[in-house]
Amino acid sequence: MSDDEHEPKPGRDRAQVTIIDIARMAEVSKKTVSRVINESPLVREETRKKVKQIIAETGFTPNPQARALAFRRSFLIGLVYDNPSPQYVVNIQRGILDTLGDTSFQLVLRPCDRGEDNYRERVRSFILQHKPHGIILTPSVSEDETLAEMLREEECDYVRIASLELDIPSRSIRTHDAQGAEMAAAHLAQLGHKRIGHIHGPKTFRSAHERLSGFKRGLEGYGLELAPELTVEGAYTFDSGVTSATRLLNRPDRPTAIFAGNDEMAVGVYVAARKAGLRIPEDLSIVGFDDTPISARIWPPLTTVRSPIREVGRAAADLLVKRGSGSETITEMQSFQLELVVRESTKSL
Amino acid sequence: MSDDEHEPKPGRDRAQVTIIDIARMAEVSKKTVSRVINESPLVREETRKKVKQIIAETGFTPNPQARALAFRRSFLIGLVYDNPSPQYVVNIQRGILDTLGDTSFQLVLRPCDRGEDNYRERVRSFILQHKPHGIILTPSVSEDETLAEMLREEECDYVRIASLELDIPSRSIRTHDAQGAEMAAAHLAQLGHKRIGHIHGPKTFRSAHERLSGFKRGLEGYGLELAPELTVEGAYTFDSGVTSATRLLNRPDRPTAIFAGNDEMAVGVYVAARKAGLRIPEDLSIVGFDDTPISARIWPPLTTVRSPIREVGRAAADLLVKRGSGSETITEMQSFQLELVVRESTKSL
DNA sequence: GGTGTTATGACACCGGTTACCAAATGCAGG
DNA sequence: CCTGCATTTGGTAACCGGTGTCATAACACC
Repeated sequence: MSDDEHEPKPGRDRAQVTIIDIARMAEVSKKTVSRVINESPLVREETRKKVKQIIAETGFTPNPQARALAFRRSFLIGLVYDNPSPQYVVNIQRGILDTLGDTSFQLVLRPCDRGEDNYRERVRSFILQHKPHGIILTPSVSEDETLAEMLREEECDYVRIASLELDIPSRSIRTHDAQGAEMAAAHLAQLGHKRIGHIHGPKTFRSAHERLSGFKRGLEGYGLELAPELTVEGAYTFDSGVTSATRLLNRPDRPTAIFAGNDEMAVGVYVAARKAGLRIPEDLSIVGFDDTPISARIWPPLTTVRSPIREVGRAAADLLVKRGSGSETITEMQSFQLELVVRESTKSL
Repeated sequence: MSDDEHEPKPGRDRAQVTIIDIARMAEVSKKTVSRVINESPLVREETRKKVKQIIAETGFTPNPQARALAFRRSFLIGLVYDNPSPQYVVNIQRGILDTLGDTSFQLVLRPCDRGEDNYRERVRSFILQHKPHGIILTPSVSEDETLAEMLREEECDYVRIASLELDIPSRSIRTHDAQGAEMAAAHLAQLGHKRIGHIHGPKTFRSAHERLSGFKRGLEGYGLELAPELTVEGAYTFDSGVTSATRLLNRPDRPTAIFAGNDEMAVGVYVAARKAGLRIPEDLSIVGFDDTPISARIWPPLTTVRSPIREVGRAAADLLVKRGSGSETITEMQSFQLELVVRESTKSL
């Protein structure tokens, strides 16, 4: 029988505190409370204080689902990525979460596969359904102009992380990969290396181009040039590193140093070198890119270019979260410098 | 002026297709459409078909925010973790995403720090605010009984991933860590090792206990015992692996083999061995745990115990998503066997 | 006291769901 | 064959917890 007279239900039924409760307690209308929550300037200072106090006392937090419905926009930040490196992924996530912290924004994961031809449609259906507050794109999806175009069409806010200028400053975070590669080149040149090999990433990654051209430029600064026959394409994977390095090391005029497009491939170079009976760094110097944890754990520790991935994630999330709070338009693109971490895998000739 | 006569607004304003549109097109009430969506049996077969067809034709998907509001439950699955290993984290995520796929559930990340004393409150405020469909707990947070108790109180569905039986079957996924460690022990014993060291994880991780006791049991099966002075505690980190191994290897009666509680520490053992001038595996055999990518990339490749982390993630998400769809209660706990991956870091004496 | 702001509130609405009720249908009994 | 009652089925209104629009009250200023 439901006409039981006991008011409190059997189970505890602690209903959520709503904006209406707050309104009643503060003796204002719910709309005014809503104004306070959304920091509308149209509230008298005195009223605002009273409402804020009640909110603090009750520990009230507005229901995100309800707000999402009314705003036609949720409090989710989507991370769209196709980067195969777990280390990169985890660091980007950490950075984003640093910024999101205890805001009411949540990070949701949207891995994707650029190979799949309907991958853009899946992103679209995500934003259509969930109306995220914004999405963060990492390389190489960030480099897909068609995707960016679609996001603009759907009026979905986004930030692209890339190694070159792709978009307007308020939608971009840039890492200076070319400059990092240049430092790697300088380092090897200074050590006296002349025959230097390079294993670059797949052409579908712009970072591969950036690193390649930066490296080339770096060598040229020392009067050296990158021999085409010592330049091979890898896939940013460990296996491709082994294969490509083996190819380079089997040449009669094998290089005395190899710059790999990322650490994953650099580690592959280690294995190839070992199989070829070469000592590192005595017989072969190796430089990687990314400074993933493995570079410090492997023997000998890998000289590599450090990319401040976590900071990049933080900055990207910041861009999305801060949107609109200040009306100042962002005119300068945020970009991050890279840094060469010299360890023990490189040695002078 | 808004009483402009042009119907279509300047900007494209493609309003979302709603349940009402579907109802109109199918010539039924919105309630009926809602029944179809939620698979209520109270709809005539003919009606259901008609509605389903219209839904398919229009590509309609119900608005998750609105449903969440009405259901008082969102379509988010929270992943609560404090595991420091990126590899573990990424693999669990992949597994969960495998299951979530194109359902309307989204994975949201909730890393936490058990050291922080209010970490439970942060989890609570997350579930209070976002009312997730369910949350997945990985070690070591999964082992926190107080946290589980809180989740039950808040009526938040959850699944705990752990290396032992902690909860009812429908809320648990188990990995047989002890059995994995036993295999590691058997492997070393069969190779003729007698003085064997063990670096276990921190006592706050139940997996550390499980692996330790499994390893002990394994040795006992071969008439060996784990010497207390060769058993040291690490922190599941690379650095702690180096330190602990150095301690073991500096002993006059140094072990001929070391079993590390995870790969991260095992890699630390490599470094300590190199610094002590020991060859692997000729002078020291090493076994790890987890089969993270580094184990195959390091030289010599690491013998380790493979934990099917991705599959575990899949199964955990499955448990949450399937909830209620079938009414069959789950009576048997899902558990995963581990497997020994023999590579080149172990050798007979 | 008239006028122009500024602060506040009433009410519809976002897109679904549940509670409840009415109509339609099916079947047994008179 | 009709009535009465239980069982399906579909419709309506209220609600979930916020926000937008617009009218109006309060207040400052001349």
